[in-house]
Amino acid sequence: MPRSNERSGAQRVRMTDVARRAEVSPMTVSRALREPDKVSAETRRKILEAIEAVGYVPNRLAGSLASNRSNVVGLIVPSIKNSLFAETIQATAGALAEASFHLLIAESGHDIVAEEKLIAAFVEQRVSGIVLHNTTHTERARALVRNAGVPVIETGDLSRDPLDIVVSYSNFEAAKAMTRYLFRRGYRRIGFVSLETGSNDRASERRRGYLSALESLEVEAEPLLIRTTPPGLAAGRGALLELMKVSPRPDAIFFAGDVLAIGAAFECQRQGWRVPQDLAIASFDDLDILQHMVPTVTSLRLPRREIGEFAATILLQRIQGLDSGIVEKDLGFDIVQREST
Amino acid sequence: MPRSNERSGAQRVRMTDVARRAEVSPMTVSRALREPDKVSAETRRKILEAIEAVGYVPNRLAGSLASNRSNVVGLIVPSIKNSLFAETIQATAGALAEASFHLLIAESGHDIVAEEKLIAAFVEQRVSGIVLHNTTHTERARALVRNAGVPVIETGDLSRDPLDIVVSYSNFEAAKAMTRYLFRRGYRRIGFVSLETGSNDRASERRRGYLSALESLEVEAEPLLIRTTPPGLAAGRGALLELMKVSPRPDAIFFAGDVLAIGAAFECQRQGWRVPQDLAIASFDDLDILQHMVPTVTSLRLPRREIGEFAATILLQRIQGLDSGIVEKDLGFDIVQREST
DNA sequence: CCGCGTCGTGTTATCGTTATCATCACGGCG
DNA sequence: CGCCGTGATGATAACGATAACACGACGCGG
Repeated sequence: MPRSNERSGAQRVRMTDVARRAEVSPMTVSRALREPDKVSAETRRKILEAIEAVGYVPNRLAGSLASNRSNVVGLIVPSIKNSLFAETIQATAGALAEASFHLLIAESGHDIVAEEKLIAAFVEQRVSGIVLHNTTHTERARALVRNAGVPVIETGDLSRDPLDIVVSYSNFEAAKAMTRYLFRRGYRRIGFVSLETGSNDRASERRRGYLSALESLEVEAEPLLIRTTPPGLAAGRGALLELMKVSPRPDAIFFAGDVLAIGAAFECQRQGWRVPQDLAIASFDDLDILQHMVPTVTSLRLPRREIGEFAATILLQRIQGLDSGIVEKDLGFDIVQREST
Repeated sequence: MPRSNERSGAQRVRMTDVARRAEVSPMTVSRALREPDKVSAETRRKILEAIEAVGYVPNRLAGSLASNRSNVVGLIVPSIKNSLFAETIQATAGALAEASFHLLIAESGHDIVAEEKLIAAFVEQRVSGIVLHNTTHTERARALVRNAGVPVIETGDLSRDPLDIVVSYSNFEAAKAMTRYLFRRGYRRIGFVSLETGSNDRASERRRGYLSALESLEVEAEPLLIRTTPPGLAAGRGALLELMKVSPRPDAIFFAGDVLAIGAAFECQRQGWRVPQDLAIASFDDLDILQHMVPTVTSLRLPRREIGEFAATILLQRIQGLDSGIVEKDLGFDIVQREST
C-alpha cells in the first residue's frame, strides 16, 4: 500500500536504489558501508559510485532499529550556560565524534523530576549511553536506566550510590582541601559561600567539605560566615557585602560556586578593599578569567576536560562490549595559588 | 528467525506486549499514546495501566521510521565553549523541549568541511530540522540539505545567500553602529580588533562594518590600528599591548570578538592605563561580566536568547507544516553605554 | 581427486512502530 | 424501518535497514 510522501522536495533514495544501480543486493551495499573489508574491491567501487550518483544518504533510524544499536549518546546538565559544564561537554562531544557518535543534550535545571523525564525521552530515542551531571535521581529514573540496560556515567561528583559508572572528582575533598589551604595561609576567619544546597548535591558536598575542614582544624564554624546564594555574578557580590557586614569581618572568603568569586572580586575593587590584604578570595572552578583578573584569583582546578574525555571513552568501551571494569574514576583536583590569597 | 539479544539486562518490552495485556490491538495502544482522543476513556485507562505494569518505553526509532517524522533537531555551533552561543542554545533547547523535541548538538570548530560532515550525519539521523551558526557552507552541504528537504535556520549573521531561513542580527550594522558611536563620543583614533577573518564570516562582517563606519565619517582607516587575533582572554590582552605601541596611540579600541575586551580591560588595569581617560574600550558581545567590571564596559547587546527562541519557534512551525513565510528575521541589537567609553 | 574451510554474495525474516483502509456497533433521521 | 454517518477498533502492509544463514566458487591438503 503506497503511503503519502509528505515531505516536500525530499528525494527519497533507499539502499535498494543504490543496490539496483550497482547491480548487487542491498545486503552487499549495507556491508560495503559498514564492513568494507567483507566486500571485494571492485564491488565496493561500484557501490560507492552508485551512492554518489543517486545521492544516497543512509537512514540511521532504520539501521539502528534493525541492529539494535544507535550512535547517539544522551547528556543532561543542570545548565548549558554554565561555563563549567561547557568544557566537559565539549570534550565529551569531541571524543564521541571520533567514533561517529553524537550527543543529544538537554538541560534539567537542577530539577530531578525534569531529569527523569529527560532520561525517559533519551531511552525512548534508544540512546546507547547517558551522561549525567547530577548524582541524585528519582527512584523512577534509576529504574528506567536499569531496565533499559543503558550504560550511564555520572560526572558531577563522586557518588556514594552510583547508578553505574562515576567519573569525577570529590567536591567534598576539594572544598575541604581549599579550606585547609586557606587556614595554612594564615587565615582564621574563613567565610564560605555556596549555591543553594537544596536540590544541588554538589553544593551541599562542598559545604560539608568546608565544615569538615574547620572541624579537623579545630576551628568552630560560625553560621554568620556561611551563606548560600543564587548563581550569578551579582549574587557573588551580594554575598560578599553581607559577609563583610559581620563583625569581626572575615579575613578570607571561599566562594564555592561558579562565578561568585568573580562578582565578589569586582566589588572589592569597587569598595576599595584590598585583596588579599583586607580580604582573601578563593574560588572553586578555575575559569580562565581568574588568572587574568587583577589580582589573579586562587582557585581549584577541576579536571573538566578530562572528565568529559574519560566519560566518553569509558562509555564507548562499554557500548562496544569491552567492559573495562572501571566503576569509579576519581580524576582529582588541584589548588592553584594566585595573588588573591 | 530469533536474533541474539545482546544488551545485557535490557528487558525488551514492545507495544505488542502492552496490547496483549490490555487486551487490545497494538494499533490501539499506538493511538492511545499519540491521539488519546481517538480512544475510549475505558480503553485508554486499561492501556495506561498495562504500560505501567509491564514498564513499556516506546521506541521512537521505530516510530520515526514508520511515520517519517522525528522529534530531533540538529544544531551546529563553531564552539560549544563560547558563552555567546550557550545562551542561544539554551533558549533553543528550551523552546524545543516544550514541544517534546530534542537537540543533537555538535561543534564544527569554524571549519566548513567539518560542518558539512556534521550536516550529513544529522541528515542520516533524519533530524527534522537543523540550526546552523555559520552562514557560509560548502556546496555539498547546501546540496545535502536541499535534497533532504530539511528546514534549516541560520543564526550567525544576516546572510546574503540564505540556505533557507535566517534569524539573526547584522554583524555589519552592529560593528558600524558601535564605531560611529565611539566617534560620536569624541574618539578619533579608534582601534579595531577582531577574530581571524579567514573562515569566520562574522568576524569579517564586523570588520567591514568598522571600515564602513570610518568611511561614512570620512576618517581614514589606519592599518596599524586594525588587528586580528585568536580567541581568548590572553589574545585580547596581546592585541591591546600591540595597539598601544602604535604612535600616536589609539584613544579607543573596539574589540569585536568574544572575550577579547575583558582580557584587555584587565591588562589596562595592570598597566595603570585609565579607562576611559587614557583609552576607551568597547566590546561586541554583552556578556554579563561586562556590567560588573571596574570600570563597566560598553558593549553591543545581542539578542542571544531571542535568536534561540525564535529559531526554535519557526522551526517547529515549519515542521508542523504551518509555513509562516518568514525567510529572514532581523532581531537587531543595542549599544549599551557604560563607564569604559 | 575429493572433502572442506574461506570468501563474496544473496535470501529471508525481523526490528517496533504507524498509515491506511476495513469493520462493526450504534443511533439519529427521513 | 432501513440508510448512513460517526466513533472505536482491528488487520495488513509498509518504513529502510541488518542479522543469520545459505550458497556457490575457489583453493588447498591429504
